[in-house]
Amino acid sequence: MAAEVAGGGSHVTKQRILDVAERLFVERGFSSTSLRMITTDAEVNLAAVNYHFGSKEGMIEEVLKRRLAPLNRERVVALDALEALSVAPTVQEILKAYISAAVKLSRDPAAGGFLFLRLLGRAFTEPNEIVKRQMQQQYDEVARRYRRAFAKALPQLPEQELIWRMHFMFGAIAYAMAGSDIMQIVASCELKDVNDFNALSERLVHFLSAGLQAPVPTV
Amino acid sequence: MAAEVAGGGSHVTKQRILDVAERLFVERGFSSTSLRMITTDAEVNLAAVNYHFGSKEGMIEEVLKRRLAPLNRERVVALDALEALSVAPTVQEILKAYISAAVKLSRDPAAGGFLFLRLLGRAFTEPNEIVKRQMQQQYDEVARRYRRAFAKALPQLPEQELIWRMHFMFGAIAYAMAGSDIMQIVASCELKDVNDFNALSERLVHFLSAGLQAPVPTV
DNA sequence: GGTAGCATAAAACAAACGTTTAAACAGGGG
DNA sequence: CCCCTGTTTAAACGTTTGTTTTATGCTACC
Repeated sequence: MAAEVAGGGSHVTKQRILDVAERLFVERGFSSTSLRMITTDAEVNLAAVNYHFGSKEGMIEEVLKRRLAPLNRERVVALDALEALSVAPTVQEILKAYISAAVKLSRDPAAGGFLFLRLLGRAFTEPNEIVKRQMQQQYDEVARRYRRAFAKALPQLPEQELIWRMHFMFGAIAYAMAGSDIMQIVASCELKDVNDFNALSERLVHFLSAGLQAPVPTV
Repeated sequence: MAAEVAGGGSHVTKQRILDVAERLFVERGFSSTSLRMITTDAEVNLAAVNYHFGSKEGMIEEVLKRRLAPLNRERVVALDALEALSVAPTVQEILKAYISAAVKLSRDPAAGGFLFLRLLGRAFTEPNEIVKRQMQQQYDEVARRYRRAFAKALPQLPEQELIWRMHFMFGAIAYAMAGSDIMQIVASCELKDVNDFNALSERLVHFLSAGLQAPVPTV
């Protein structure tokens, strides 16, 4: 074993790679970021990535998993707590549980958390197979649990309609979190509080709970 | 001049490149799609891209512009027509004008239109500078016009709140259009009518008009 | 104190990348 | 007819890509 305690394997090198990769992925995207950019910036050897993660894709997987696993675990826990508190949580309460987990991550002292939310928005629309698989895997339980909760809170809503609305919800959240660069698309709109995730989460909850509770269309 | 009529420049080669590039960009993303993949698939020479578009980025620009310019022109025209019809269009009417332009594109006989909507969802979160600039440029007028229209239809909504809600709206629409692959993230949810953009647009209008008209949060 | 075993280091690998070159080809007007 | 212009072709350009290899350093254990 090296500098660390046995069994751990929490090498500085590994973490430095993940930190730098996360940041560069946000700025430049997955496939446009080369291993040489990452390793140079992280001041580690080029071969370190393949040594520690097997391949570039293995590292991408780890970058996503590192933040996404705790985030979605937190979301499930928050829903657990909510359902333990009341038998029939409202749409607004469920939404708040889902979103506030992300807000908590954005204040993570490890600091990468805030950046990661921006990466997450992009990961939702990534064509890369590794990314898609990781997203499906990490969102599987969360999606199932929240779907059941929303279904109970919105009993009059047809199943297919709920699924669609949840997709709209995921889209709005991912896009909102993805953040500041894209925001400027609505040009000439100077947007305040771009990085105030608390205010953002408030606005999102209001917007989305109204959308989810919209009257059932008569089709 | 070659096979075509003079002055036109509507070369088969150019169009074949754009068609294939559009499809491959949807499947694999911008930077993961090489010129060799495109030119091989389009059965044209490798150098044709640099000859006709100057560079790969020049071609990307053209791929976006070709569909986005007519789409957003249509959106502005639809809003013009709406405002000519009534002095105070409702939120729902404005939304319908914006979205139905995309639905119309999805039925374009040139057939690429439907694919392009999926590409569009990704383009909103692309870090590539050329893509970002092109999106800003193409959305500039549309965003300004619709912002003014929504502001008139929602006079009680603070300016900043409206801008945020429009961002949520853009996100939900882009994400919804981006489509089927990502849809499967909410696993174990077999989703019907994935490519029925008419039904999708109906659902989107209901969801978003409720969100946009949500009660103003007391902050 | 030597010997495992993990981690780092520098160098090389073949393959793929976007781009450029220079030659061949096509058709229309002088 | 030949030249001119716009297009296509094949080949090569120099970089950069992810990955592998080989050698070295370091720590813990017997």
